[in-house]
Amino acid sequence: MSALKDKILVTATDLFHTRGINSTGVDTIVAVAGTTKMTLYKYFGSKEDLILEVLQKSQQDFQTWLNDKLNSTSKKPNDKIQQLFDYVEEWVNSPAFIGVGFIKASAEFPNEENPIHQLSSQQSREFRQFISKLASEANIKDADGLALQLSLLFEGSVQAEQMKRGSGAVKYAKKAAKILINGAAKV
Amino acid sequence: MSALKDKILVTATDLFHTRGINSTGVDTIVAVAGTTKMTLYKYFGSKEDLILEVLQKSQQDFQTWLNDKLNSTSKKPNDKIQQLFDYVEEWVNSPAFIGVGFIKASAEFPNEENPIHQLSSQQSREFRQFISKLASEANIKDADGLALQLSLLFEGSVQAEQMKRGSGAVKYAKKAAKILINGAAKV
DNA sequence: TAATAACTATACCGTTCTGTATACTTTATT
DNA sequence: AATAAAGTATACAGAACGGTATAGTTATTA
Repeated sequence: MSALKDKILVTATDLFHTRGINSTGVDTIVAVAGTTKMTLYKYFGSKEDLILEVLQKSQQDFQTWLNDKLNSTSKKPNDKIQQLFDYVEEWVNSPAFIGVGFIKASAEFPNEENPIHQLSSQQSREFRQFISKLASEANIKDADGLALQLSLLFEGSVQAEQMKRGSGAVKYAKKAAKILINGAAKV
Repeated sequence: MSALKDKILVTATDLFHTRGINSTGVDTIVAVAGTTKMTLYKYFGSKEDLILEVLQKSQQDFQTWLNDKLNSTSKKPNDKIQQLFDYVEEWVNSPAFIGVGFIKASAEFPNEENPIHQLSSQQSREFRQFISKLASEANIKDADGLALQLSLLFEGSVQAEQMKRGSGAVKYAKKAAKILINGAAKV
């Protein structure tokens, strides 16, 4: 990928999170990225395309990071699902954390027919399925149910952290997650 | 309150939720409400003022509804906290449900110095304190901790419902809430 | 060195945005 | 009936929006 395209993507990601998507104009993006609109529109056909790519890349980066972390410590399914929120906490509390794209995007684009909303919805679903797979491999009976509950804790704590940085919400989400995981029936 | 002012408030509330706050112009609001900008700016000094009043009223309406429900069935603190998510479910699944103002607003106005963000943050905190009071009255030891966990489930399920209507997330939030409440240590 | 691609600079188009100014009409009160 | 208040109609100012057209400049590659 072109270095400039990447710079635009990174800049847009940051601005979207700190100022909001609709509140960030393309003029601002190119000014901060140190380029021009012509270049932006060469790589991204429209602002909507740029938003979609930002969402894709953000979620992909997070998923890759999380997967690497989960595989780095243990290969045992039981350990993995137990450690899920440990890594979520590490991620949320890292200085680089700026939020979750699909949560913000779905709020700014509530119309279910909007492509941005649809992508957000899909990413939320995929993340839930990822957790469900972890639960399933750990022989948990209602894997989908537990995954949904854990995803609620996840989205809730990201939301809380967005509302007030340093809220410490993830710490309590982690405790709740452990209780729910340990209380879940096994196959 | 003037009937027209109320009409504008109700219309704005609906449009903000279905189309987003930043994406809804004052021209659209007055057109749908059947009035003019002159009247809108007579009752609300600015769009920001209108947004703030919409948020205030929405949260107040919900809190009043919830409080009435909780007091209607039982006065016992143990029953109240157990029934909390029953009523949340009833509310979320009612056709009139359009989301939670402070969740959307905090996403659209991420800057912590923005008055709209600050009000959102305050409302989220007040709702958490409301749950904490319920927990405290039910003699739960770490009332604040449980309240935070329940609020995560609440915000998470509203978020999920926003992402996809009819997701059934609240049903699982309710189950998780019961587990967390019953597992909480008493004083 | 010549050609090609990548990028910049800048001006602009049409639209939409919040907010206001002016003049007119309806409704309520005394 | 007279007066004041409430509301309508409409036009517009000034800025910001997404997106494009044109021309010039730098860098890469054959």
